[in-house]
Amino acid sequence: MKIDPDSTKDLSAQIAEAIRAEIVGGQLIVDQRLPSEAELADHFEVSRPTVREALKRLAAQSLIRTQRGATGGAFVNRLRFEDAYDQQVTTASLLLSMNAVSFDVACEARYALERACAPLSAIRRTPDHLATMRAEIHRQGQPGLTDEAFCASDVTFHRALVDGAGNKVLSYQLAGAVEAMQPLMNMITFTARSREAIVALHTDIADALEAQDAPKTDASLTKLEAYTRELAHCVVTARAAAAKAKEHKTA
Amino acid sequence: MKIDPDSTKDLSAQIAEAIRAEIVGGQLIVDQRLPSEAELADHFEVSRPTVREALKRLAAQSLIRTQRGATGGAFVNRLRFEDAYDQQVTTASLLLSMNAVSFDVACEARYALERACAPLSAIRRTPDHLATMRAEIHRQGQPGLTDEAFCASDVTFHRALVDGAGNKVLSYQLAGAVEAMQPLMNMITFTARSREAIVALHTDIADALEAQDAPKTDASLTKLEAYTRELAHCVVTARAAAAKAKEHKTA
DNA sequence: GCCAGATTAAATGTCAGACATTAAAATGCC
DNA sequence: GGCATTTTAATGTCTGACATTTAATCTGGC
Repeated sequence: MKIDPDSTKDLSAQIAEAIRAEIVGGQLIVDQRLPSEAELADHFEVSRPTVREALKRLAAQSLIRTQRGATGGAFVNRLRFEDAYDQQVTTASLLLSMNAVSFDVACEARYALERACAPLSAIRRTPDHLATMRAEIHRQGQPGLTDEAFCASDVTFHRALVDGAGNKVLSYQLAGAVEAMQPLMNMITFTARSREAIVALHTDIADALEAQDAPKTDASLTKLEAYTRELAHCVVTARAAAAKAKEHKTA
Repeated sequence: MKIDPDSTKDLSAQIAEAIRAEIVGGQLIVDQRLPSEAELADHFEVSRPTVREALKRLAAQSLIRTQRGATGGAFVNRLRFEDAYDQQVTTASLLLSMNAVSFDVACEARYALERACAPLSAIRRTPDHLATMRAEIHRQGQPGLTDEAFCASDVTFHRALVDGAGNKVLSYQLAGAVEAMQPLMNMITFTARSREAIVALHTDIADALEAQDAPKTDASLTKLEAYTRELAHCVVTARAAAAKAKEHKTA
């Protein structure tokens, strides 16, 4: 393991980077035990708290896990799909909320990605996936449903579509698109949307998947995208009109 | 900010989680300053090293940044696309290398996602994107090119295609697919591939994009995917045959 | 000889206090 | 008023200690 020159960065950041490189580069393999904190401190010629800060950085990225006790220590962690999935969702949510991404850009990306899954899902979707979609469509038609519950159901529906493609890598990649962008869209459009219209569009999608009809699935998704964008457009113009009216009133 | 009961987890992990929730939930907004380490230690009733470990966890996820000096401290960080992009690439690389993902699954996901960008790229690609692609194709035809350089050029070519869609969210989402999976594929197929064949396929793609012909772009990408999978299949069967021959020899 | 319980050892988790370093703000001089 | 100096408040780092957890080892009794 390399040492660290007198750089401008924190020692703990440099140490974390050095160990990270070893893991990514394959010198440290899954489940391998790292040297103890004391040994690392000795090796890098820093104190134990500094080493600990470095290890916590790696732990925050799920690169290592720690175990207490006599045979304990820090071990290289096998990055699981679920962990990566959660990270993706958080990262995507923050990216959208912090970077003033326009609705159209997010919407376009989200549906482009989902349409990429559709042909595969049309071939491989299992009865389980179809059942999930039908159940969520039914739930979305219930009158007493809160907006939060409707949004959650929406996410579950689209996840079933994506998972129907039967490709774990694709499901992981779509995590951000579905679970971060869908709520964002619901938040913007929920005042204007018609639940009946969405249920009808969802039914079209489920029907097309059940019939294993890839072009029809694609077309239905395109319709849903168009409806979503139309809603957003309505909301934006309505807000602009309200702002103008208010301005006129005060003047 | 909530306190932490006597849970099984580290105090630093609990504190990091509490602060993270505040950031994700919007109680702490971008560029807002967190309380000083001493104040946080006081608030959570822990020592300063423990607070620091929590802050380093957040820093590792690019959620905060720290500044030294009199008016320094920890600030909520605006998550930039580039930071998220890099995280994605690392995460995707580790996922693939640690989870025994089959070549076909990775390849299918990668091309499904890239084909999702193709129609948009056919419409919006700029002369810059086309020039980048042509330059990389030319480079790929040079005889003295190392395998690493060929792979890097391949990545640049596909990135230009993706960026041609003119959608930052899409470019971010494709980061893992292009920059993590492409090298993986090159590593597997480089013994069997014909650079001339790949250059020809790349030229088809660039031609289709230049002509703004979305269906032809899609078809060209499909051909490239088919060629890639054929190569992988050849490599696998060749390896199996070699293993069998060796087994026969020793027996 | 073997098993249960007690002991030990090695590791991480946590704490307290100190000093070093940095960078902005306050101060003082001209 | 402008520039150099001092102050100050924060993070960065170190030392050393104690607490806690866990597995391995030792010990005593049957």
